[in-house]
Amino acid sequence: MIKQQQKTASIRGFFFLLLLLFKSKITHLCTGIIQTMFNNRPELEKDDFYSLINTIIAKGRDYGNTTIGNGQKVNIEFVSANPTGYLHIGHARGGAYGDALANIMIKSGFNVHKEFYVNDGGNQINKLGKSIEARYLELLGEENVLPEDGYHGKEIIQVAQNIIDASGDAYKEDGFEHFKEYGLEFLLDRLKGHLVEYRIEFDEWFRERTIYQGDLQETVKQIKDNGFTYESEGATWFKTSEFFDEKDRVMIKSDGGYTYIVPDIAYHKNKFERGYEVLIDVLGADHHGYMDRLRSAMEMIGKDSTKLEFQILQMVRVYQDGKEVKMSKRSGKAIGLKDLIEEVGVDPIRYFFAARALSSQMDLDLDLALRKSNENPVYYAQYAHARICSVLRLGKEQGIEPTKVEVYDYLNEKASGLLTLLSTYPRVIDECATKRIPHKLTNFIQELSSEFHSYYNAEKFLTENKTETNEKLRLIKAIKIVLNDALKLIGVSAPEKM
RNA sequence: GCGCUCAUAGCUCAAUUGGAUAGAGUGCCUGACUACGGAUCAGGAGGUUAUGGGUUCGACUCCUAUUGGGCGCGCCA
Repeated sequence: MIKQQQKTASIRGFFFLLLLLFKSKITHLCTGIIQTMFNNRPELEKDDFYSLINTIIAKGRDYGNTTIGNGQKVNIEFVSANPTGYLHIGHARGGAYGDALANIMIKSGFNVHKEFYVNDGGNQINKLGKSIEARYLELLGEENVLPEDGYHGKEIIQVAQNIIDASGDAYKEDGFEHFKEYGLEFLLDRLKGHLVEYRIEFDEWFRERTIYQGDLQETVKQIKDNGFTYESEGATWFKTSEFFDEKDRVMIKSDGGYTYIVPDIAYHKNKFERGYEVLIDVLGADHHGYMDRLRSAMEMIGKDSTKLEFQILQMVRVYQDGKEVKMSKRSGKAIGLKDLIEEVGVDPIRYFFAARALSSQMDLDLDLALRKSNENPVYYAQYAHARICSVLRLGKEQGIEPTKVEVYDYLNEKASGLLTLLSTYPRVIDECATKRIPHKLTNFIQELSSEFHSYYNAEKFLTENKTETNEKLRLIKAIKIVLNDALKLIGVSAPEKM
């Protein structure tokens, strides 16, 4: 059956290659042939898949590791939420993407550094201080109004309460600096904690403030010295339109302060100077206008802007009770990552976001997500893993420990389908890494789980025939290894029991 | 108004340099061995890929116009 399909397929493939030939695209011919072959997942030679099982079991989680990244130094910056409130669902998406991508790229041989940029220097920290101050005075019974552009989240009230618990009304008169610093550190600490719970750990928390010692002035000087600035309307502008931008931007405001982009330029300059060959920024769609500016600025300071890569994530729209829930931190109505984890669990959330291309705009019905969380395909994959564990466990109880085999006699067509799928794993990993599309891996997970479940239902594993049992257990052990690895890469657990 | 971006089965989404009959899940319908875990399996129905043109041997994919969402648009970050 499989062979039959392949045969007709390759005949069609042949015609289409002939057509290419007529167009004299000889170069494409070879890749065409190769692609056609790979895409069809040709049956492995018997000898190959015997050794594949043994290879996978011998290598364990190292199976699928490749060297395509060639040790290239990559910096992935993601989440980078302002420490002015807790993380919301949009950060959950960026986080799931960035972390999965990083893990996959590491597996493909890239030298990856995961970084979180902490905006602790800008005006929003002042707003944070003011917001805390307002809540603080409010809690002390003073007449006070929270600024309209302040942060309205519940967590701000908690920060204020903490300060009162610790030192009463000691900061009633002059507490702004304390509110700022305490709030920043408190929120940052919580934010780290929530991310750890979400199974994301960064290699570096880069503080914006460290830029202020040197890099910032140097960046400004460099742009000026290179002749990319001019004065107008009392402000200093820089000529981003000479590169990729549609118009020039203000660099130094008429009040003498830098605009928000200046520290960012300095930060990226810093990243370049730390020797990264690829800089990946995972940004929300609301920052897409940013790319051209930043790339232009990189050119002005002599950096290769093509090394700066942006992955833009489309917004997640959240609906609850049939109404859209806005995710602004200012409004304080955001659906918190923390709440989401508590209600739904980390696995479904990580899988859900990892499974979707970054470019897809998605509507998330929260009621549905909470109520019907069992519909998440993550359970399907986890169940496959748990089932394998269960069979292996039962086998062990019966004293059966799979041992290495050179020649397999009891593996049928379904088994060979599974093995060909397993053999594609390294290529899937490479594709995910080089195209920055971790969601491709969830497709693989789904396919592997599906083929396993089908095989499971059709076969008996613990049989009277010891040789047969042994071979089948070897096979599912190999599946387990790959399934486990793939799930771990996207931050999802692979439970032994469910 | 200008720019960017998105639109695929009832719903949520795949199809990633333009390639084979557009695939999964969910929902709906019909079935499955007392089952090594039924959170599973086997099968069925469900599509003018938003719409109209164009390029190509070939278009979900590229170009163009239109419609409808989202986001952004010089001294906020």
